[in-house]
Amino acid sequence: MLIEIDFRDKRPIYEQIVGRIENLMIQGIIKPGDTIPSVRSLAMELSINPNTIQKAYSRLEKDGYIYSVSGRGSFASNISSLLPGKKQEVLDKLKDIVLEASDIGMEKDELIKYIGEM
Amino acid sequence: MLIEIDFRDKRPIYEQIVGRIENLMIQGIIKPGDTIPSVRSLAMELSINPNTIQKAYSRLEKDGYIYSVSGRGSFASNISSLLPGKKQEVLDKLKDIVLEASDIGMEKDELIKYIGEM
Amino acid sequence: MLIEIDFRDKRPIYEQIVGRIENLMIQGIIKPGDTIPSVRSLAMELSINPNTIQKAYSRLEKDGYIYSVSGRGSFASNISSLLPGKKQEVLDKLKDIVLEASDIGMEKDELIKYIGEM
Amino acid sequence: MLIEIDFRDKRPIYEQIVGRIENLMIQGIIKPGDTIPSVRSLAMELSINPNTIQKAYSRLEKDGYIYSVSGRGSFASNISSLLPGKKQEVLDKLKDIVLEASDIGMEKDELIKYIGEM
DNA sequence: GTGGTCTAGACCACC
DNA sequence: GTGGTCTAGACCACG
Repeated sequence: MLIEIDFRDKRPIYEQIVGRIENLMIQGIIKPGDTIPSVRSLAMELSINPNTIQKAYSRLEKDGYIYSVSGRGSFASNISSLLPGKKQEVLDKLKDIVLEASDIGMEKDELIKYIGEM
Repeated sequence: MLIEIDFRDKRPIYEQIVGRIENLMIQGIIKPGDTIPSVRSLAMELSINPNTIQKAYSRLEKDGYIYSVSGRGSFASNISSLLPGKKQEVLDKLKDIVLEASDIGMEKDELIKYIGEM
Repeated sequence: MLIEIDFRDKRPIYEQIVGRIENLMIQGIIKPGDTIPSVRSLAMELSINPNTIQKAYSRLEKDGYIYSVSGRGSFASNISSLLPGKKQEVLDKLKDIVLEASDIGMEKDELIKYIGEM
Repeated sequence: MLIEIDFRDKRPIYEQIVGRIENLMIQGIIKPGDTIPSVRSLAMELSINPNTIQKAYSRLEKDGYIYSVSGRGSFASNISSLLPGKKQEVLDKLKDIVLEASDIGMEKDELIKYIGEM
């Protein structure tokens, strides 16, 4: 099972699915053109209401990760053009962390050292 | 106004207040022993339901940031003992970011460089 | 009633609502900061299921037209930054029309004349 | 391949085929009297359900673009009488665009200039 | 079979 | 009261 739900996770189910599929695509496990599980089949597999899957897929389509064709299924898009935006998002989050660290008296060096040792 | 609410922020209001007061204490703007605004006065000032302020204060008290003396008000605790935990929290978040960055093909070096140039 | 549904319209209801509110904001009838009708009240007014309204609002929020705050309501955002994108969309559609016209032997001049006489 | 299907296109497949054949006829690539590929052969060529092709051809026949002779196949009609209607359709769409542009503050001049520079 | 829309009804956290 | 999520069940067009 490539996609799993963690019911203890505070994030809504549909968001977990969105994140999981985004990750699978970013990591190249799902490749452009690959078919994504059908709404109903994934709903069955995860024991979840089809509407919830539909919501996730709808979000993924709007964000450009997949494209859905009525009567045929859902397919992975080429996401190479989305990566720069993703990178910027990560850098923005990193910036927030550094500022937060600074508030509690942690120097940049300490953070850099921590990253280096991971 | 030391404390402000951003209604666009997706975090609940009480959580924004908790975070803001924690920050003010961490930065030393509010010092141990200082009085914290009363529930009612802060509620008035921010045009917010007193229940919301009460919820924030309860959380702050539970987490050890403030202590309340019934009939007297709320006061800032000495938070020096809480800092190590905070530091660990920040490092954990940092770890998440690094992993997320790795997923989209960003190397540690790129992140370290970004921090250094901030 | 600023918002109305045309059940003969082929577009789904939620899309009609999205388009209508976008228009009201673009025309300045709804101004930045204005409150948008609550999900439930609009659902009642239009005799439509709240989920459908929710879907419309969710789309509007994702597109940057409104922001919603749980427990408070939905509010109009400042959309000035969205207009350039909208303009480009219109020009793209216009381009398609011109090409289509060209296919059936209509010259640009004919189209320009038509616009001028509107 | 004169006829191709874009599965990313939100229009149903049969509608894409209708549009494509109409275009080929309007552009004179398919001339009055020319034979149209048989339902089965086109279905094979496009790897598509014959029912879908049949639906497209029915539509084309209804609209007067082609005529079918049972046992012989389908043939292109003379469409000169359909062109005025097509022109009006294009003008109607153009009108919609101009109105939409007006909503977001674009003047006719801007549109006319854009067309002129295409 | 597929995706997409809609309804009805429920529950939650927040205010 | 508010927005947000989820379920259950239905209907539709398309293939």
